[in-house]
Order: sequence, then structure tokens, then C-alpha cells
Amino acid sequence: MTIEYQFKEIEAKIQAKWNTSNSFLVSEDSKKPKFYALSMFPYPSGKLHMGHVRNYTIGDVISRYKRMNGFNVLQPMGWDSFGLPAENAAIKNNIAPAKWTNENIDHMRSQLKQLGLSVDWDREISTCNVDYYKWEQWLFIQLYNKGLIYKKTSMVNWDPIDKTVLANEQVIDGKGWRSGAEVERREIPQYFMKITDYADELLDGLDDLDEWPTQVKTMQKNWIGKSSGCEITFNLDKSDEVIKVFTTRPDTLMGATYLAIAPEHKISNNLSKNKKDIKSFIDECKKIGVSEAEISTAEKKGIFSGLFAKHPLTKESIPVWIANYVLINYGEGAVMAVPAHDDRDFEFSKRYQLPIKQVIHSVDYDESKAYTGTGRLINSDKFNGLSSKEATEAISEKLESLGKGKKRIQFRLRDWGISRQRYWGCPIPMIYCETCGDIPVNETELPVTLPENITMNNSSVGSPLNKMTEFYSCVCPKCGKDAKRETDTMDTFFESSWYFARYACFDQKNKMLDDRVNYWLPVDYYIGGIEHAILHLLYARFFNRVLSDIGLIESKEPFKKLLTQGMVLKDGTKMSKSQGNTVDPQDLIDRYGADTARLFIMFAAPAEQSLEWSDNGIEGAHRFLKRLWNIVNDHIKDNSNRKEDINKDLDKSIKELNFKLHATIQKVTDDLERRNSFNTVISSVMELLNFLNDSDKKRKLPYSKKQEVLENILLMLNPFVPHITAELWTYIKEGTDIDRMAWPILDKSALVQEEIKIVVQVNGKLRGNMIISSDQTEIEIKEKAIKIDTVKKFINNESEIKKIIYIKEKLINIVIG
RNA sequence: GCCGGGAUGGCGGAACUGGUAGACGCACUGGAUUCAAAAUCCAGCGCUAGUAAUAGCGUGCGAGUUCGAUUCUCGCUCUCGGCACCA
Repeated sequence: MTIEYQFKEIEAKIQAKWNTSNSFLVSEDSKKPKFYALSMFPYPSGKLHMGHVRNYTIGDVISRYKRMNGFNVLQPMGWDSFGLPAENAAIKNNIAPAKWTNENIDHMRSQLKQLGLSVDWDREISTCNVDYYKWEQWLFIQLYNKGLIYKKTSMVNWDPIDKTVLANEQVIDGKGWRSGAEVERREIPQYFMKITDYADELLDGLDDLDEWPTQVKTMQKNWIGKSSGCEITFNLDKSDEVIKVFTTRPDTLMGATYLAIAPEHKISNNLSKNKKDIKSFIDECKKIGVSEAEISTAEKKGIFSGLFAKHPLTKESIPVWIANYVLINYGEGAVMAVPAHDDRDFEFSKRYQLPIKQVIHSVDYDESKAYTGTGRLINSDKFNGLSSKEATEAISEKLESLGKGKKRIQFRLRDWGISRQRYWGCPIPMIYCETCGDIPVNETELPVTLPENITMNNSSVGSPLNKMTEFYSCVCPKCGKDAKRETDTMDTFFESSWYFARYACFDQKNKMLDDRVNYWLPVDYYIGGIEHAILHLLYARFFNRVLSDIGLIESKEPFKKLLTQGMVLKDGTKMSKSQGNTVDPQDLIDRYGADTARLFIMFAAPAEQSLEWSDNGIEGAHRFLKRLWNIVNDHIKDNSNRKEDINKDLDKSIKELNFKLHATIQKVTDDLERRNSFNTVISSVMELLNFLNDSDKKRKLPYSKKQEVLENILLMLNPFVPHITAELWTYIKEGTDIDRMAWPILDKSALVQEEIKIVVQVNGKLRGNMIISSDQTEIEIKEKAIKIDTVKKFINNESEIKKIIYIKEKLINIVIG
């Protein structure tokens, strides 16, 4: 054993050993319980960042811990390798996206291996590989034929100079990021997946996910946004046309003073053909991006349409406005505006001096703002006096009887648009024929391979597929005439929605999935960034259900337990390439080793909270490992002059050490099993090591006792710092392998204490403490407490004592006054 | 704007079920060792007053519930994540 902790040599040696002995390759094994630990796979952006280190270390700690507990653990790794950054890099560096991506993968793979992850690398997958994405094309065709995928038009950001569609991220302050041109909204035909067919299932399924964080379930629930309400039909004056609105508050109908329709509403569109001012208003609205954040933060603006609608109950004419705050995607793309009881309508009414009519009573009603709560109805004719709930019912029924309304459920969730006007993605397997329309590619013709040998540069933005006749010209599978292949590719969320299943059958050449998925799925423990709380996790849940419904997967939900790790922030914001505030973990690994990097990232903050990056503290983690190295080293040297002298004094300190050891095992196990609290695991083990060191200094401990505690410390640290613990293990326990050792076992008898220290408070303030024995009665303890000197001086007279509260084996609070 | 988090010493954080606020670590200060430095080891370290014992104050802000609140309730502020084409 070397005197110094030579992490470089140790880590290389241990990793080589894992590699040659195939330590982490797994297969289905009916004799052991299975455990599928999965970290969200990385996008190969170039090099590892701290978020990756955090994510994969958490996953590896769990995997190693579970392995020590006798599970057959699968921990796979792969690459989410289609996506926009490859195209950006291609344009910037004049390199093909495929080449750029694969080079990044090679580099990042070697970095991940340096971290010492217990990954089954045989199962590595990359989504830009045709062996992977051909199954998406196959699935696309199945779902298209089932009607779960369909085509409709929808809005995109259009850059009029570059003549290309922009991602929301590429729109900066309403302008194209490259051209600087004002971006326009444009409507184009695209493919959609009917996720709304699964809205109820996805909502109800959340109830069964009892190992998911509540906030993630709440976010998903709100995102799906199931609400019951009423669809109300307003007839237009002097026209046969109607405007339908959806409202969750039919009780406020009598306060509706105008209607507001979206700029994209059919009626807005028709009006714009003849009215210049309306056309220019709608054009103005198109300059607001397509994202909901932009729409809802934009100043509320509108224009009177010139139309009036008849209120279905009062028969009054109310004006119809075109307003930029009405979302075309929700409900009917039109709202009945009740300014007195809706914030947005209120703001709009104030701006355009539209009438505000209060119809819900509230004791502290304030005319300067909307009252959005419920209450008794006023100013509502025969509905006066009803509660909001009663009125909702009564008004809905009245409307139904008039044929002007019906109760219905509305979801906020929209169908998932999966078409992308981009090159670096999975080609959508559709063909457009002038005679036959949209026809899926014949399954026997799959895969539709994405040509990889292309060039992208500054002078040719936009998808190169549009210019490649060899790619898009084809014949119609139905009639055989010349036809054009779809050049759009799929949303990259498509790839990440089923990769967890493919790991189980990574080498299956003939099918998308086989029976092995039912051994491994569902994923037992899924770890990934909180930023994926909604989209990725919802799409994956949706996909799992779809795959289940077509008989490919048995389980309904893909992820049994979820841990959403916090972001690694730098300068207070998300580390990202585009912001240029990334920290390269390679420096850490080179200077301190993987174990130090792993230990520090797990120690620095609770896994679920954001971690503001700072270089300080790394030294501390490294120092701890050096200390561990030195203590074990000293212990081994001690072996030669060992002597086991046990006297009475020593007996007591052994008891204390035993207590500390088993209290630590108990806490650490609970932290890992129940609390997902890794930082406290490390601090507990640090405490134990400090305690061992201190008691050994006070009074030399017997060799065997020290050996026992050190072994347990190494075992508990092994999931976090697997290299140094494996190396130390070979010295402390020659001839055995820590990778085959079991997790320490708790001895409850070590936790029994005869004497307990409790604290004494007077009126909730700490005034003293005392030692009690476990067999003392409550009355004895209380009597003893009021006699403590430091306590007595806060009690003038015992008659002042109102009561004494005793919390078992914790504290006494003497209440005076 | 809407949805979901977060806020505790100089810094990262601990306090799990309402019960000793500041574990563990960083930084800093003093000491040992050293020719010297690094490394290592030992000690101290919330704020205010005090030589000290000790006392008072203290968990973003303002209220409330309670014998007792970092923890529960209500109202705010700031901040982070998401908002459907970044992944």
C-alpha cells in the first residue's frame, strides 16, 4: 500500500478490472429480484457538464447500493443523439451533423467511463442510429393506421429572411437569431399524436405513482388541466354564424359584457379579408411568438370586430372583440369576457372602457380589481341569491334547455405536434401522392434512412432534405405514380419516449421490443433533471401506454420511482452551452479523480435542490478521501504490533463506538431507501470516521474493533466512491472483493441506551439539561428537572408553574406565568 | 401572466413526525510540526454586550395558531425551473 493516495493509478486500475471482468453486464435472472435504475440519457452536446456528473453519480450510487442488497441491477447508458444543436454546430463549423454527433459521443463515452459508472455498456444505444429509429418509423405507421397520428395545420415561427422555421429558442425578442428579421407566425400542415385520447388515463395514472414527488404530479395534473364547465353558443346579430365559447364559470354568465375571439379564429380571419384595420391588427398579433409565455405576458390588446352577439339569456347585444390574449389552442378559441370576475378580462375592459358588471357578491369587493372567487349571485335576474355552485348548475341547465349550451369537460392538454422542419431527426415515413394523398411508406420499405453525408453551412440554412431529390422523389406505394417523400423529421421527444424499453432488448434485430421488456420494466428508479418534470415525463408515460395498448409492454406506467434532481446552476442560472457558463468536470477528474468529483457533487447539496456551482469545497472532499486513506493505512501498519487489551474503561468506549456505528448504519440506510438524501449519508459517515479517530486517540482501541468499523465505513462509502474503497478493501480484507460484499447489517441491540440526555426548557427557552436513565418515571424526571440550578433561577416560585410538558426521551418544558 | 420549487452563519448545507437552530464540510483565526513553505495534526469560529460566567437577539419580510414554529396557516418580497419547436 502506498503512503499517498494515488487516485489516478487506483482509478485506472479498478476501472480496468471492472472492464475485463465484465462486472456490470447483466441478463435476466429469475433467482434474484431485478432492479432497473435509469438516469436520463444525455444529449451528446460535446463534453460532460456538471449536471451529467450529478445525474449519473446519483444513478450509480443507487445502482451500487441496490447491488449490495442482492438485486440484479440493470444500469444502462445511451445517447439522445438527434436534435437541433447538431445542426447549429454543422452550420457553424461546416461539419455534417452525424460526424459532429458521433465524435461527441466518443468523447463523452470516455468521460463517463472515467467516472466509474457501473453501467452495462453492451446495451449502449444511440437514437440517431438507424437500428433505433427504424422502429419509430414502424410505430409511426401502426399509429397512423390506427388514427392515433393525424395531420392538421398549426402555427410555427417563420423567419422571412432565412425562409425557415425557427424553434422557440431561436426567437429572441421576436426576432430570428441569425437573420434578426421579425419573426412571423405561420400556419403549416403537420403530424400530431392524439395524446388527448389518453388525457384521462394519464391523469388517473398519477394517483398510482406513489413514489413520484408530489410537485411533479401536481405539475402534470395542472398541465393536463381537466376542467368541467359549459360550452355556450352565442348567435351573432344579423348573421347565421355562431361563436362558441367554453367557460368553467357559467355562474358568471350574467356578467359577460363582451366576447373575445383569438386573432386566429375563423371569424377574425374572414373579417380581415375586407377590413384593413383588422388585418393590420392580426398581422401585429402574429409578431408575438407562438409560446404561451410570450402571449400571456404581452400587453393585452384588441380591436372591435364590428360584430355583436346575442347574450343567450338576457338577449342583449354584446360586442365581439378580437383580442391577443385569447388562445386559439384552448377551448373554442373564444371566451365570454366577465371583467368583474376575471383578471385578464378586467385589464382588457379598463383599457378599452368596456362595461364591468359585478354578478358575484363578495364582502370585500373592490372595484379596482376583478374578484375571481365564488359567492352568491347578484345582478343576475332570477339567479340572484344562488351560490356559485348552484348557479353553475342552474345556468347550465337553462342553456341546455334553450339549446344554447352543454356541460362538458375541457382539457388544457393539446395534441402533440411531432413534425419538425429539420434535417437532424428521424424521417417521418410518409409519402405524398397527388392522386392518393398522404400514404404511409410500406413496412417492407423501412427504414427510411436519413442521408448522413450532407453539408450544412451559413449560406444554406434550412433542411438539406428539401434539396435532395434522391431523398424525396419516390413512387406512391398505392398507385405507383411519381410521388414526394415527407421531408419533415420527428420531434426528438419521440426518441426519448421509449428508449428505456429498448435497453431491455438492445440487440433485437427483428422487432421493436420483445419479452425481455417485461422482465425489466417498469424502471424501478428514474433520475433526471427537474426541467423534464412535464414534457419528457408526460410523453414517456403516454408512449408507454400506447405501447402497452398495442401489446408490446405489460406495465402501464414506465417509471415506478422518480427522483428529480435540481439544476446545477452557475451565476444563478442554468448551465447551458448557449449561455457559455458551463463548468468542465474534466478538470476535476484530472486534478482530484473521479471519486472526489463524485463525492463532492453528492455532498454539496440535496439531490432534489438546485446546486449553485462553486469551486470551493472540492478540496474538502479530496481531503476527506486522503484522510480515509491515511487512517486505513495507519490501521494496517498497526497490525504488526496489535494487542487486544480490554479493560473496563475501554468497554465503555467500545459501547459508544458500537452505538455510533449502528446509529450510522441505520441512518444511512434510511437516507438511501426512503429519503433520497445523499449529502447526509456522507456527513454521517464523516462523523463516524471522526468519532472512531477521536476515541482511538483518547484510548487506543483494539485492532479488531477498529477493523470492524473501518470495514463498515468502506462499505457505506462504496456506492459513492467505488475506486478508493475497492482499493482499500484489498488491503484491509485481503483476498476479497468489495464489489461482491453485502451492505452492512444493523444490530438493533447496539442502539439500546441506558442513559439518555434530555434538555430542559422554561417557557420554550433552553435552560439546562440532565441525564435520565431509561427506567425513570415521568414524575421522577419532572421533579428532577425543576431542581436543576440553571433551571431554578428562572422559576421564582414553584407555585408559578402552570404545567410541565415532557416529550419522551427528548425534552421537558416548564411553563410558568 | 400561469403552474411548480427555493430562501437558515462569511459560504454550501443539517435539524426526518411541531421539541436543544447551525451537524458535516468550506473559508477564516490561533497553535503544533518545518530552516521555510506546502501538506498534515490540534483548537476556536451565528450576531450584540461582557475579561468571563452569562444574558439578549437570530432561520427572506409581515401577521397568526401553539407550552414550544426553520417546520403548520394566511398575506407579501426576491429567486430558480417549466410554459408545448432547447434537451
